[in-house]
Amino acid sequence: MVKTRFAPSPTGRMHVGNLRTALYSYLIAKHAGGKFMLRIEDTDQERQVEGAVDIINRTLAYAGMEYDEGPDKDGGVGPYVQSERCKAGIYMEYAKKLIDKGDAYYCFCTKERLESLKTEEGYAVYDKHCLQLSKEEIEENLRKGLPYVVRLNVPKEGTTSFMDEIYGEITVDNSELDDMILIKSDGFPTYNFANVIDDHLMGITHVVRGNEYLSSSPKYNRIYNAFGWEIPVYVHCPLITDETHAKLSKRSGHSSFEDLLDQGFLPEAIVNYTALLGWNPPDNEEIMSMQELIEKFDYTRINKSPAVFDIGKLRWMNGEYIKRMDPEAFYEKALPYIEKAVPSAQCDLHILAELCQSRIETFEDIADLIGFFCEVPEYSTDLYTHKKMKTTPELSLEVLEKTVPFLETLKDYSNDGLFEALKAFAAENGWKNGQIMWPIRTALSGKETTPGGATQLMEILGKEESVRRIRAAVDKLRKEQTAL
RNA sequence: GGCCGAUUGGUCAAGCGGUCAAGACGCCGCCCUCUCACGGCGGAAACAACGGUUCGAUUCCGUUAUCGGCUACCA
Repeated sequence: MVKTRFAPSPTGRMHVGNLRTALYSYLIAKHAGGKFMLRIEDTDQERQVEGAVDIINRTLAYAGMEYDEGPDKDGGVGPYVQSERCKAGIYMEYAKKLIDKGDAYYCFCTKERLESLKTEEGYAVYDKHCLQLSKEEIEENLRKGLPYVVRLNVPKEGTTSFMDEIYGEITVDNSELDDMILIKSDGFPTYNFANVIDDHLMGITHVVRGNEYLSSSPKYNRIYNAFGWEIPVYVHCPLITDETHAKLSKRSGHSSFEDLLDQGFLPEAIVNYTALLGWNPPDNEEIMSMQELIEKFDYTRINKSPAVFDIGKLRWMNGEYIKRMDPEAFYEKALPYIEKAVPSAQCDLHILAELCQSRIETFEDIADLIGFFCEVPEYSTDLYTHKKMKTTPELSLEVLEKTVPFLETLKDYSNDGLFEALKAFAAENGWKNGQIMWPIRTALSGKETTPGGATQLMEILGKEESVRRIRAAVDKLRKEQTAL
């Protein structure tokens, strides 16, 4: 039975790199019909952030990754929070086993001594000083209550290898491996140690993590081997960077799941997009639901090279998800944005929603799209110039002046009715369609582009408001042209 | 500095010794059209460099370059 885990440190919002690691972990488990687990790695007491565990839970829930076991869902191998496991003495117990076997040892070295071991460049490999201590000396030190750490005893000779599913076999000289610390002087285990112990105790079969752990992985095998435990399958994921190829930072704004949500992205689109950062299915399909991702996900197809997080493509994908939404669902979701964009709109907001659905990429685009329904923005009369429509501010003024009375007497203000009427009116006066439609649309909106055409806008705005706006445009044009 | 890894268009990415080197985003053009958007069609755009191996290298092996990671009592 495949079992994976997501093991974040509760240090703040979850950026997309973490999200993707969680996702791949989840997909590997679900693809194989296995279990997905959440474990909180809070062994660094200083980096804790209040509420971070809630963020993790919320993010996983929104993203659609429900865990089978975790802090709120006991599966029999808990607790699932490392600080709690530490209090239960789990890590020390296993550290002692290693000490008894000679694979680990107490180290009482002071910070100062460690410091003195460093080269000019600041690099150091521990010199195994405390390995020489006799049993009596150790007992004595412990009795005196001297602070200590527990270190892994790595031989100086030979090599250590490990196998990663993505990167292949990686071998390192043991001389490169430091005697890493297993238990810190505050009694907490290091990430390295707690991770191995817990993954084993909790029955994790596939270890999925970021590739920043790649070069420290050989050390892990030494721990597994010392215990005689079966080594899990390793799946290291490539890095995700920002557009400057720098590591995604928590501050860059667009990088955390919740920031993205705030910016009007749909969770499904975010998940879909991040899945594609470092992996793609053989059928070349890009839009995939969680269910499809589960079916298609094959971790052997994960890429080795780092990927740039392209917000532009995410926007496109979000637009695709929006277009595919059920109109009523879209309306519900868009309503708050629409109300904010046009607080005093008299028309049916369903119509505005309909206008938006095929034209936005994120919900934040709504404001800019339909804001003019509330009030015509300041605009330059240059907008009345359009080469293809064969119109100019001068002609527009003439057309609009003549059209106002016609519009005032017109009864039928439906889109179709208006279109037919205006078309006929234009023909009567020897104008092309564009020469009447373009000025009207501009007068109505003050914008170069609008959702919907001139007559559709009039239908929505209604007779009174439409005429009022066109009159205002006539005044504006007249004023400017007489000033010249 | 040492060690480990990565390197196909601007970006994501297929490819796994023989291809005119897929596809997607973005960009440009055309069509549709009362402006956009949607939709349709088309275009520009890439194998980091140099050496090998081979009848033949984007693909295999070296070297260099660039980028990244580790080298913490952080994860």
